[in-house]
Amino acid sequence: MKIDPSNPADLSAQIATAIRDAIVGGRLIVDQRLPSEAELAEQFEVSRPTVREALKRLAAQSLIRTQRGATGGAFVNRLSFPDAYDQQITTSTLLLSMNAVSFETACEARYALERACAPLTAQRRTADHLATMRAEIHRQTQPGLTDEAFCASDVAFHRALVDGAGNPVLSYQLAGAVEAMQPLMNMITFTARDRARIIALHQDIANAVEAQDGAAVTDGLSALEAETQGLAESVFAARAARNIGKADAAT
Amino acid sequence: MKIDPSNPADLSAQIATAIRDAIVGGRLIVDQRLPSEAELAEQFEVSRPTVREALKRLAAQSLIRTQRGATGGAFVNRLSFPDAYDQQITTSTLLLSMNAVSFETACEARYALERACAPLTAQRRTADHLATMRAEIHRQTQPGLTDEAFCASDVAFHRALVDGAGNPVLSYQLAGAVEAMQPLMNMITFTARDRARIIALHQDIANAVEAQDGAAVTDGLSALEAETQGLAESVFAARAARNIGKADAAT
DNA sequence: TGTGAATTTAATGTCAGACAATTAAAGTCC
DNA sequence: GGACTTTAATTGTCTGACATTAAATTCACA
Repeated sequence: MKIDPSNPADLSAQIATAIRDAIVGGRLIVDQRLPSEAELAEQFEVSRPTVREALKRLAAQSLIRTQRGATGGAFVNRLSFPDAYDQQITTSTLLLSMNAVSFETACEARYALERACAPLTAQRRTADHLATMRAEIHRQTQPGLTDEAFCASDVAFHRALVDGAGNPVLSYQLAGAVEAMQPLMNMITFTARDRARIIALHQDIANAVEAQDGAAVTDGLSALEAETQGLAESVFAARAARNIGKADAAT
Repeated sequence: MKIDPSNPADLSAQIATAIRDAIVGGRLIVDQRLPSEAELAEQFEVSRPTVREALKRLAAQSLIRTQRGATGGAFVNRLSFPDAYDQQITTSTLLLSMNAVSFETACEARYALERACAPLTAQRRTADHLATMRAEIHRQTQPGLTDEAFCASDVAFHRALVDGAGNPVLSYQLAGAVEAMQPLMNMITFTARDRARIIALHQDIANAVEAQDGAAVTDGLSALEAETQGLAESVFAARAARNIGKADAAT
C-alpha cells in the first residue's frame, strides 16, 4: 500500500482511501487489527498526525474502531445495522434539508417505499408489531399531545409497520426515508380534525395488518399519503398567502 | 459551543459531534465559513491537531469542505445527491458483506423496493429511460460478455427503471439497494440459458414500461425476483454439495 | 491612470518530538 | 497460586515549527 505524494489531494485523504479500499475489497477483514499508527506512518512515509487524520476519517464512517492500551490499536469494525441506520438517517435528513426537496417529492418517495413493505408486513407481522402500532395509535389520541410528539409517534407507528416485514435490509433502507421526513412533518401544525383523520387511517392500516390483507394495507397507505399531501398543500398555501400579505403591507 | 473534558470520549469526537449538531440543527448553514482551526482550538480549549481530527471526521461525511489560502477555511458543504449516493452505496455494500445477510433477504428487499417505483415509472418514464433500458438489454444479448459485465449492465438497467420514476429521493434510496446487490450477484455464474431467461424478463419489463402499464411492470419485477432467487438457490445448493464432497474426500 | 508583477498575509497541510492516559501482559512477593 | 506491582505498547493530546496555497495588497512601469 503506497500513496502518491505528488497528488494534490490531502495525504490523509489518500491514506484513508487506500485503507477503505482494502476493507471494502476484503483485504482487511472484520476485527483485523491495522498496524499501529507509528507503523502506518512508516509504511506510508508520512508523519503520525497525518496517519491519525486518516484514521479519524475512517472512524467517522464506522469503518474502524480504536482501542487504547498495550494490545490496542485500530480494528476493522463490523458495520452493525444500528450504525448503518444512524448514518442513513443523518445523510437522508441532511440531503432533504439542504437541497430544497419539495415536501411532495419526499412524501411520495416515503409512501412508495412503505407500500413496498405492505405485502410482506401483512404476511409476517407478529403480535409485537401489531401491539406497537396499536399503542402508538392510542398515544396519538391523547389530548394535549404536542405536534412534535404526535409526529414522533407517527414515525414509531410507521417503523413498526416497516419492521413487520421481517427484513432487516428493508428496515434499514426505510429508516432513512421515514425518519428524514420528520423535520418536514414538524413544519405542519395539526388541527384536532387533522389528527382525527390521520388516526382513523392508522386504525384502518392496523386493522388491515392484523387481517393480513396486503392489498388493504397498501390502500390504507395510499389514503394516508393523499391525506398528508392535501394537508401539507393547504398549510403551505396558507403560509404563502400570509407572506404575500406581509409583503404587501411592507410596501 | 463547549465540550466536556471529563468525558471519556475523544475530544475530537466530541468536537465533531458539536459541530455536526450545529449543522444538522441549522445553526450553521450551507456555505457558511467555520472559524479557523486556530480559533476553534481556542474556543474549545484544545490544540490545533485535535481540532483538525474533528474537522477530518466531518469532511469524511461530506459535511464540510476545506480550502487553503488566505480566504480559505472550512465551509459547511451542501450535501449533493451524488455524494449521498456514494455514501449510501458504500454503507449498504459493507452492511451486506459484513453481516452475513442472506442472498434471499437482500434480494427480497431489493425487488420490494423496486416494485415501489413501478407505478411511478410506468406513469412518468421518458424516452431517455426507455432507450437506456433497451440499450442495456441489447448489451446483455452480446455473446462473450463476462459475468461481471452482465451484472453491471443489469444494474444499469434497473437504475434506469428506478430513475424513470422521476423522484430523486427515490433514486437515492434505491441506489444503495440496487448497487449493494452487485457483489452478491457476482457470486453467481450465469449460463447462456439463465441469461436468456433474464433477458426475456427484462424485455417484458421494458415493454410494460413503454406501455405505461404499472401492474405489468410490477408483475415483471416479481417474475424476475423469482427467477433470480431460484437461480441463486441452485447455485448455492451446488456449491454446498461440492463442499460436502470435498470434506468427505479430506477425511 | 491603468495594468501586471511582486509581495504580503492568512489560512490549511505536514512534520517532529514530547508527554499523558490507558490497558494488557509480565514479573514479583507473600 | 493468587494478589499486587511493574513494564511495555499503544492511542490521545500538546507545542511549535515550517511548507504550501491562494487571495488581497502594494508597487513599479507604461
